[in-house]
Amino acid sequence: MSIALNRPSRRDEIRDSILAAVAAGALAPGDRAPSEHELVARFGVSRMTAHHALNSLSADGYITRVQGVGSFIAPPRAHVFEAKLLDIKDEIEARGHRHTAEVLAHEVRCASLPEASAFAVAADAKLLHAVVLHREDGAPIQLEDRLVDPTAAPGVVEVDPCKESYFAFLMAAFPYPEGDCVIRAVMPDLAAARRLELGPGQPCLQVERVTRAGGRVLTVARLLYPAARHVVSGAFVPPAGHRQDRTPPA
Amino acid sequence: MSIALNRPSRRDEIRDSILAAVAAGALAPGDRAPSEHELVARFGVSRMTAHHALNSLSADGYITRVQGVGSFIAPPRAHVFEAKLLDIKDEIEARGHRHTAEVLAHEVRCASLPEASAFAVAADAKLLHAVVLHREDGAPIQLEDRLVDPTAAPGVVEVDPCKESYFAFLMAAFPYPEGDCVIRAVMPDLAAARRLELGPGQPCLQVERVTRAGGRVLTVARLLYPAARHVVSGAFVPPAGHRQDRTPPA
DNA sequence: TAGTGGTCTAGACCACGAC
DNA sequence: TCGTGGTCTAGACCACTAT
Repeated sequence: MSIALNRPSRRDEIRDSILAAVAAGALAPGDRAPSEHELVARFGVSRMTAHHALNSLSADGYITRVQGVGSFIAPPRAHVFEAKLLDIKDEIEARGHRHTAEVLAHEVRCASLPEASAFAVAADAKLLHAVVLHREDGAPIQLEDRLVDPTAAPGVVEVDPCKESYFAFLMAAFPYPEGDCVIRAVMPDLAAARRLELGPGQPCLQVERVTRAGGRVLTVARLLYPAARHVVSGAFVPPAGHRQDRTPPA
Repeated sequence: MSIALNRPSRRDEIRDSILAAVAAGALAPGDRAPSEHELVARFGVSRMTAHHALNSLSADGYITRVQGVGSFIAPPRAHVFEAKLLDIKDEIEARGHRHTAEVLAHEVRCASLPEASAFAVAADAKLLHAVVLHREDGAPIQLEDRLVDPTAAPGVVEVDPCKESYFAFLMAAFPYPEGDCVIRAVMPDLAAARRLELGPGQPCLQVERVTRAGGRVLTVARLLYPAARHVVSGAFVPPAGHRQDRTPPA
């Protein structure tokens, strides 16, 4: 939370004293952290300040707070890997390359039974199915196979993926989506390998996503990347100093 | 932040009013959000309460706050994919299967030049190099190729990876590490394919990690999984309600 | 200078859990 | 009942930005 580090605040002073105790082993996972009252007495601050200090430690995952019980040093955390999943077009252009797209399929059709179940729609509901091949300076880099529920995302049928990607369109309409994601290594089938201009024995990285917003399934996408041309990279968390890299106003 | 939802707090009331305005399109990304002063007047709360409301929106990534300027609706975010990276042993045992490990290499040797550079140590520094094959109910599932700086992680040379994984040992010693991670699809080389009992043409998912703690590089690991037997799965963000699933005290 | 957010105080009432 | 954390008030001073 604290970005400006010119003069350490009382809150950060308290925070750091507890983190130091953890680093030094004086406080081990599961141990009871000082209570707000204790910190008030020890540091001569108001309770709000002590509260803030403990709360920020809690937000960063260092302690667990339980009303009526106390604060406790959190157990060691599994590594949480965070990766930004960007629009393929932005990603390519950020590298200074040229993005082109080719629509290989585009139809509105009835959902199959598993699709209807994934989208939680009626069995005779219509879904947009699109297959788009994305190229970076001419070289195939992503084969996008996507289903969208047109009633959840009005206007999606009119989108021209060569001009605006489905990803960008959906992000504009639903700025804060959520969903699930699975990454795996696969051998492409013959048709996909041909599309991606891959020789035999060339694997792919496959990213599958289900995107939800407002309680509805918006889209299910299967993105296939030639292994040699794409990786998923990210960091695992610095528990302190989360989410501070927001961009400034427009 | 708010876990108990029995009675909505004033803070959440303010929060929700802004989120509702965003959802309704009354506030678009880049727009100025109500100032603390404005919220004080509109909701009849103290400034601290308005401050908390805006701060929690900021922590969840919905708004950006700039001192001396104001609060602004954040631009739509790239999807942030979060995956928990677990100890392979825990993962296997969570599935109710049996984990076994076989040490294929274990030596303390001088760092190569690129290794010394990755670890930021002297060129003649010693590193522990270990190769461990992990099996799930007998089937190879992970080939772990790991370098550790034994001066950064004392005791690591004595670890028996068949009993305690390096991951678990390092997590115990450094509960809150950070690092980088890259996931890709690869074809294993012949030796790795043999170790993993893979036929020709069988791809692998490869996870590479650099783990740091206390400003030092602890370990560099390359984990190779048969594609058919492992995926990386996770969710992308629910911006609200972060990190609330801490486990209770010991 | 005026408006913004960052921090802090010294109280208060409440909900919850343990005893 | 007592101690815990959750929330809130009505002020205050400060740092920063824009004008």
